[in-house]
Amino acid sequence: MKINTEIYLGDSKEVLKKLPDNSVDLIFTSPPYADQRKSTYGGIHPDKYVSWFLPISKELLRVLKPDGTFGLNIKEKVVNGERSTYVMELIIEMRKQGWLWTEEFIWHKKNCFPGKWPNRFRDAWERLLQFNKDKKFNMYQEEVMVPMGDWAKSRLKNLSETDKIRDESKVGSGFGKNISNWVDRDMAYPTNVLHLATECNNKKHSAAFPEGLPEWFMKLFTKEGDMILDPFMGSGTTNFVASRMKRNSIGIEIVPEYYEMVKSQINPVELYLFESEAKYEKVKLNGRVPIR
Amino acid sequence: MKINTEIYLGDSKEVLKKLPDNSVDLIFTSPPYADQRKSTYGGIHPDKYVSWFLPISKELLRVLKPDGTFGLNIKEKVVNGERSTYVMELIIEMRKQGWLWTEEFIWHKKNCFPGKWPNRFRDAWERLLQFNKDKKFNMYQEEVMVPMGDWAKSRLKNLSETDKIRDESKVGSGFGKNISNWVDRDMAYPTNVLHLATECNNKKHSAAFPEGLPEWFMKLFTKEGDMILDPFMGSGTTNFVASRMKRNSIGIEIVPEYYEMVKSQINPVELYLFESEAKYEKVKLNGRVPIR
DNA sequence: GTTCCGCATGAATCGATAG
DNA sequence: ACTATCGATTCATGCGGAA
Repeated sequence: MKINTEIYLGDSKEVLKKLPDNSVDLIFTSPPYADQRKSTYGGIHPDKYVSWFLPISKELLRVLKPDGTFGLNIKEKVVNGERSTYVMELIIEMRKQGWLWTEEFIWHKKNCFPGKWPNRFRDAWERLLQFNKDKKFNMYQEEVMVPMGDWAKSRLKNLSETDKIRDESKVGSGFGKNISNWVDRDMAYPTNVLHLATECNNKKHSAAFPEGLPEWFMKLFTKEGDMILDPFMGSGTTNFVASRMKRNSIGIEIVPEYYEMVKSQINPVELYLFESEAKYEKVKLNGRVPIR
Repeated sequence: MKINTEIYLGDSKEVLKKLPDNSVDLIFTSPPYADQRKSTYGGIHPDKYVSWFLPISKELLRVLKPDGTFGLNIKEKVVNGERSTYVMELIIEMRKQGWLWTEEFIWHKKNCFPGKWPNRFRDAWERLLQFNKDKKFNMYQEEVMVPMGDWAKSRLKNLSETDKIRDESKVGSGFGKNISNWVDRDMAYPTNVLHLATECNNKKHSAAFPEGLPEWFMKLFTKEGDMILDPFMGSGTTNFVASRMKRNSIGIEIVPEYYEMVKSQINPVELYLFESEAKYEKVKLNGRVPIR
């Protein structure tokens, strides 16, 4: 299996025009958040955020396949003691463009930034907006099932006997059905609230989101060999995760420093041999973690 | 201490006009959700939700004290496979009325309704929108502090070094602070994500929210003897909790059956004797729980 | 090789100070 | 008056060194 990772330096609004219609299975990104400070990288003023984003989302609508999904990680800032409304406005305007606002997942940041203020608590969540082109879209729910809670533990105690029997039958039949039954016993479908800690270990490049975030969306909305796009690549988290999970991906970044950094670390073409998949994947992962 | 609980039968839009300006410390409510089926109780069509709500929120703005808070529990329904945008539109329109949208808390429903759909997961969260009249409002953060995590344990052992340094720096500025800092060691301020299970004990009347929800807001935004308003009383949860916590309250309900039910259970005037407060409160609570 | 503990750090926010 | 910068505040997490 050949996996391509293609990255571009430039403004998404322009670069996206090069991509063909209906060619992407999943768009996952975290755009630069609105910022009052104009000098900062990516600092778009809250008042101009929607008009800045709409031309890009229009192109994204074009390149996304009809059964694809657009996952948008975003959270409004506090301005003058009030939450800004640009995310609300963005949702409303994107619907006018033709997007369907299917769902809003919540990313609960277990280790949010500390602080104390007289009139507000710490902000421990961000939005994960799911947009679609069509009511029918690909969704592989089984891929993101989670282990059951305490219920599973009490079950596991009594399993020792049953366990072996099922194991034998699994081996005996050699078919997947038993396995899936097995899995279903201990696994449950998740809700629309994701509990993930932000990554705070990496000194060199602080990713906007932990790898678990794009990983969860990729599992849920794509399969191996699919095409994933991140129009605001940043430190390349989406693309690295895509490569690791055997998905083709495209990344676009406007800041040369970020672009060069990702370019020096990414492998444009990865060959995954069918027989040594697991091993190869592990080696790649181990080799890459310390770099970032 | 005398605590009054006043309930009205009628349409909030009209009944609210009887209340004086700047007389309420906290408004907490969960309005009837939008519903396509018009026959349902409180079923307001999604398209008309905002225009239905705005005249009411205008009155709420009038009756709220300048340093008061409006807490709104709401969540948009799925219509035709898409999340409706009436909550977004409502926030934008309420700001035009003069409301400040201070914060959006998330109520994470730990035990959300079970179910499985091909294109979406279970909905495990609701919005808790905080609106204010003024940037300055009453907030009693200490009242809702929560025990610290494991971190506190390891910290208590090594208090010697860092804490002495911090102490010295603070001794210079003031006295009372030191004590409160020491006491607070075990407690931390919460975040804007609330983890509460929905109540599933009461079969007779399913409240829209668990008692913990209004309780948390009352602790945070009011003190004993304050005035609390719920313009969509429903089964009266807000008012019962207010009474138990020694807050005056007003409830408005348009459905006679609900009104009568609450009327039969609530005590319009409760006398809390200063010296036997705790005991008296406990008795009242015990007597009421089984009824609802 | 485990387990334990110390430590840096993270899409933050407010209020005061400075231009 | 209005905007930009800075310091103070504060806690869950996971890594790395130590026992």
